Amino acid sequence: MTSPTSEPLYPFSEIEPKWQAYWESQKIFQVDLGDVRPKYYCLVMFPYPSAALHVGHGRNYILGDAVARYKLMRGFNVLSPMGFDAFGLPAENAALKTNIHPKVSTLANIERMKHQLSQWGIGYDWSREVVSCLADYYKWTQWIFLKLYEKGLAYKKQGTVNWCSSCQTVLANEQVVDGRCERCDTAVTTRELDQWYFKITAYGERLLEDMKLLEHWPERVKTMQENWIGKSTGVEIEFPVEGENYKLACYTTRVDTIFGVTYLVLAPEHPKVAELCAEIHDSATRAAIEAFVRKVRAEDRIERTAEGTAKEGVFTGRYATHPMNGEKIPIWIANYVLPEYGTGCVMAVPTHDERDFLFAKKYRLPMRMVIDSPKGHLEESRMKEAFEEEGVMINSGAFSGLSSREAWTKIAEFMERNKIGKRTVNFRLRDWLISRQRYWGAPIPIVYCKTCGAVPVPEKELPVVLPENVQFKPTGISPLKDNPEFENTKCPQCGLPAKREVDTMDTFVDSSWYYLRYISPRDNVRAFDTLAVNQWLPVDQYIGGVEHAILHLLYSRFINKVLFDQKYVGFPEPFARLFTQGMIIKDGAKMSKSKGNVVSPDALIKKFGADTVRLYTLFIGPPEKDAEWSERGVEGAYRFLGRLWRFVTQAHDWKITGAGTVNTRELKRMTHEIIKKVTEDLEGDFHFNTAVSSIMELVNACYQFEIKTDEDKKIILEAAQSVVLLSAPFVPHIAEELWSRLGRTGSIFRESWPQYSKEAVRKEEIEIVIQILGKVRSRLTVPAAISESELRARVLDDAKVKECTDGKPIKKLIVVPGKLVNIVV
RNA sequence: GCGGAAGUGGCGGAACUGGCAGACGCACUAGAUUCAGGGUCUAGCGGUCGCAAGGCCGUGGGGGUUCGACUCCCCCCUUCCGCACCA
Repeated sequence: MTSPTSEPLYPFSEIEPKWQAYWESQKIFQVDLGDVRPKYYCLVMFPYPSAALHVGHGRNYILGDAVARYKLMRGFNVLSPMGFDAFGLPAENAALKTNIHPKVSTLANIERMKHQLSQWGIGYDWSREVVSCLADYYKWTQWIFLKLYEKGLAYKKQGTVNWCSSCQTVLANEQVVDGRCERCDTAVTTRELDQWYFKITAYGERLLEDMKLLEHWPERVKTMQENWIGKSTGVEIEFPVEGENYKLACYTTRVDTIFGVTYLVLAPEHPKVAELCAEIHDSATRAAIEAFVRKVRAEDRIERTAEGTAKEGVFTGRYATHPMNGEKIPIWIANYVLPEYGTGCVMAVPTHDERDFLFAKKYRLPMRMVIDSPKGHLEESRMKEAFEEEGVMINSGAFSGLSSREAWTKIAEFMERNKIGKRTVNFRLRDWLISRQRYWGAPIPIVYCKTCGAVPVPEKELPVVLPENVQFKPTGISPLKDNPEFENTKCPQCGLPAKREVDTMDTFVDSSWYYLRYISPRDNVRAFDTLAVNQWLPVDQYIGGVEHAILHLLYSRFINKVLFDQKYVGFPEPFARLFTQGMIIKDGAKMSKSKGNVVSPDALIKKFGADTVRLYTLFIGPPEKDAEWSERGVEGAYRFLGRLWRFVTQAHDWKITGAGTVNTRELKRMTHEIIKKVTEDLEGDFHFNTAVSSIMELVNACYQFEIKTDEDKKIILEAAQSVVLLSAPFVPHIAEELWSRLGRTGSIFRESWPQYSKEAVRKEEIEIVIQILGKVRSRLTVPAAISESELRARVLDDAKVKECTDGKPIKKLIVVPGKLVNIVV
C-alpha cells in the first residue's frame, strides 16, 4: 500500500489544477461551429444531477473525454457538450424530506457535478450547457409536444395504465421492469386513467426498418429494440357469430393451423363480451360470466401476464362458424388473452399451441391434429404437450399433404381471395404514456375549455412556466392542481375561463431531443437551428450506459423521426455510432449508496491524481464490458505514471542508461509500431485497454535503452515525444506538463496526432518459427527480404530440424511468409 | 421458452484475416538498493516430469475440418443480460 505520507511519484497535485485552468483560459473545448476543420460530434449521455459521482459514473465521462481529445488531435473540429437531465423524481422526493426546493437542490447538484468533472480533467464546451429543468429549455420540450399534437401524434385516451403507488404516478411500459417501478422498485399496479400518449406505434415499422442504418450500434442494443418493437406477421381472420350479423376477428401467426381450431377465446375486456352475454337468457350462467370478467379485470396486470399463471375461463354459451369448414365453434372468455394485443380474440388450436393445449385439457375441449410431425404421427389423446413445429398438413381439406410452411401462404392467399381474412402485421410496442402526476417536470401545454375542448397552448405563449411555489406532496393527482394561479387560465381560442392540464411530462421527453439543442443552446426563437443541426448531426459518437438501450434510445429515435417528417431535421437517425460502456463493479455488485460499495473519486484524486484514476479506468478492461474496481489496480496505474514521468524527464536530460538490450534501430521501429497500434486501437472500437498496454511496452523498452550516440539521443527523444502524444487523450495533465518540459509551447491538444512511418515499422530481420507437425521446434532469424527458396534451404539446413526429422522423408513444407514454416514428415 | 453476449494462469485481461497461447497490469517469490515502511531496480511466475537440457499436457466439455484451431463447423454444459401467456 502506498503510504499517504510518502513522497508523490510525480507532482500531480501541482500540475493538474494548473492545466485545468490553462484549458479553460485557452478555451480548448469551445467550438466555433463554422470552423473549416471537419466536424466531430462526440456526445456523452447527459446525466441526472445526483449528489455525488462515483468512479462508475466516471468511466462514461472519461471514455468520452478520451475520444474527444483524440479526435481533436486528429484535426477534427470537436463538439463535446454537456448538460443535465434535471427534471425528475429523485429531487422531488428528496425535497419532501429536506424541505429544499427541487430547483435549488438540482442546481446545487449541477454545480457540484461540474466541479467533479473538471477535477477529472474532462473537457466540455460549457458555453453550450443545457439544463432541462430551466424554462429556456423546457419551453422547447413543450414546443416538441405541440409538434406531435399538430400531427395527431400526441393524444389523450382512457386506458389501463401502470401505476406506481410509491411514486404516486403513472409509468410508461418501458419504465416497468419485471413488474416493478424502474426507479423505486415498487410493484406496479394498474389503474384506469385518462392520460396523454405519444403515438410511437405509428413509427414501429420505421423504427425497426431504420435499424439497418445503425451499422455502428452494438448488436445487443439493436436486438433489444427489435424485441421490444416485437413485429410479427400473421393473418386476421373473421369468424361469423351464430345468430348475429357481426364477426369476431382473430389474429394468428399460425394460419396453417386453421383447421385445428376447436374454440375461440376472447379477452374479458373485449368490447363484444357484454353484447354476447346479453343474449344469454339463463341468468345463472350470465352471472357466472359477469363474475369471471369482473374478477379477471380486477386482477393484478403483472401477475395475470406472468407465464406460469393458471389459465382460467368460462364458456359464453355462444358459437361462431369456422370460416373454412363451417363447423360450429364454441366461444370462451379466458384470462390468458390480452385485450391490447392483436384483436383481443384468439382462435384456439390446442394441438399446436401450448397455451391452448393446457386450456383445452383443463376444460375438456376437443382437439384436432392438423400438422403431422416429421418424426411420426401424434395422437390427440396421447399428446403431453402441443406440437408447435413445422410439419406436414393433415385433416386440412384441400391443403392436406402440403408442408405447413407452404400451406401458410396458400391458406392466407385463399382467405384473402374469399374475403375470410387478410395478412396483417402486429407490434408489441405500445404508445408512449407521457403524463406524470408529479411536480418536477415540464407542464403539458394544453388548456381545457368548456366550449372548445382540449386546446393546445399557442407557440407564442410558451413556455407554460412551472410555478415554483407549490406543495408537491404526491397524492396521485398532480400537485399543480392545487395551484389556482397555474390551473386557471383563459382559453387560447375563445378567451373564456379555462383550466390548464396539470400533469407534467415524462422526463424522457426532455432527454429525447437535447442533442439538437447543444448546437444553438441560447436561441430563444426556435428549439434548434435546422441548418446548423443538419451540418452537425447525426451525432458521430454517442456514449452511454446500456440501461438506456430501450427507453431513451428508442424515444430519441422516435422524436427524431417525427422532426424528420416535419422537415425540422434532415436525418432519419440521430446517432450514427453508439458505444455502450460496461458498469464498474465493486465487491461483485453495482456501486450504490445503499450497498455501501461506492468508490468516491475525490479521495483517489487527492491521493494519486486524476490522471491515475483516468488511466486505471481506461486500463481496467474492454470498455464495453463490466469490470471490477481494484484499489491495487489504481496503484499500478499510479506507478506507471511515475515511471512515465521519470522516463520523459530523464530522456530530456539524456539520462537514460538502461542495459542496452534494446538497440537504436529496434527502439525506432517499436516507436512507430506502437504509434500504429495505438492509432488502430482508437480507430477501432475504442480498445483503450490495449492502447494503454502498448504505451507501457514502449516505455518499458525505453528503459532498456542506453544513450551512446547523437543518433541515440534523437531516437529516444522521438520515443519520448511519441509516448507523451499517444498518452495525451488518456492522461491529459501529465501529458501537457511533460510536453512543456520537452521544450514545447502551447497545448498538446493543438498538436497533431503522431504518424507512423511504414519505412520505420519494417523489420530488416525477422524471426521465423519452425514447426514440425504443428509444434514449435526451432526458430531462425533471417533477413526480412529472404526469398522462399532461400528460406526453405535455410530451414532444412537447421541443426534442430535435422535432429527432429532424423532422416524421415519430408512430405510437405508449408511456408507462411514472414511468420513460420511447418514441416510435415 | 425466445433472443443476445460470454467462458483463456492465483486475478483483470492480450492474441491481426486459422500461424509462437498467456502481451500489459495486479498479486506472489527471490535478490539488490547504507534496505523501517513506501518507492526504485534485477530475475522468476499455466500445470506437470526433470539436477538440467528438454519433454508431455493445457484456452468450459465432447466430436470434426486442417500441415496447423482460443479462432472455423456440429453437439453439449455453465454464467450474465434482455424479452416473455404477444396467439
